[in-house]
Amino acid sequence: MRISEVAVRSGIPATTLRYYDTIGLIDAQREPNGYRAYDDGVLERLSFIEAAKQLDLALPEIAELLGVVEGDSCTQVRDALHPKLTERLREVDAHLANVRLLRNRLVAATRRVAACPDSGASCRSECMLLGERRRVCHTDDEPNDGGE
Amino acid sequence: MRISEVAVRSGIPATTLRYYDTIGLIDAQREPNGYRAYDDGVLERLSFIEAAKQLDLALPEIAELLGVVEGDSCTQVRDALHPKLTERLREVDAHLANVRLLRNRLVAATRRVAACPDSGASCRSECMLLGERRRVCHTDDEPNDGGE
DNA sequence: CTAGACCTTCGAGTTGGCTTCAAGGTCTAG
DNA sequence: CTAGACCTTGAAGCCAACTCGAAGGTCTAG
Repeated sequence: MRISEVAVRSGIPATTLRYYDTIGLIDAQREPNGYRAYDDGVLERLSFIEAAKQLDLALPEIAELLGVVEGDSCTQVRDALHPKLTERLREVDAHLANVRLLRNRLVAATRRVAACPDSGASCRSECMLLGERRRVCHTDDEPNDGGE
Repeated sequence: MRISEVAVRSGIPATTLRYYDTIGLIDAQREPNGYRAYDDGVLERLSFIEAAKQLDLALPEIAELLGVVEGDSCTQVRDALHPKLTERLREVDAHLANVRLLRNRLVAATRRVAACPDSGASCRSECMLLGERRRVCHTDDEPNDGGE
């Protein structure tokens, strides 16, 4: 199979396939004329890559897993994959906590700014998001559009 | 005030302050010798910038807001700031939804891989994250560490 | 023989917010 | 006069995962 056929059958652009080749993620044979020659197995490998990308794994990580996946037993694959997934889950949870914190800050800031008086002593601090930034005023509700 | 003093008092590196100058975020006067000369107001402006960065606003956006903040009335500041914040809140909520979806996929994949048989017909599809990716198996619980 | 569809490589550009580097100007204490 | 602390600029590097462009090789139909 040449690169354009792989591109059509996998839905991944030929430029990206070449890129995957240069970083060693997908290794292609070569025809005598230098064209890349892919076997049918590449489609399964690309499916794996796409699935792993859906899980937000980095390409070097996927390349490492792909090395295990190819030709090893299910047990070995599982033992390689499972820790990566749980680790990734931990990272995603940490990220989720950060984003939720950001959201709380946003809700608090939106409320403070909305409540900003037209003038007065507190006016600058209210409107400019300055002052007492410590009291973050936790609003744990989520996509629920706080006040306003 | 010279740049190093601003750096110490604001906690922002001098290199970053110069960068803020080049992108027009903070405009500094100049001494006759060419050194940047900051007035005291810069510290408040930097506080605003830091606060806005905490809310994940982009620097060009912050620059725009800073233009309004400077010297305009509280009402004008509020009217400029409030829509930005609610818009940002909407983006954050959208991002949050995406991350939650990713998390659900991760939990489902982790379970499937953990349940991967040592061999057999389903072995490859289970272990390689292939097949029936449509049944995402929603687990709406959050940082609660799914199965395992 | 030639148009044109396909393939190759290499290098640079994209995104944002810096950081680092290199080369050089300015000021002050001793 | 000189060491050294401070300041300046412009350019390049960093992160990921591509994406694009240029220049050129290969193959086939007409």
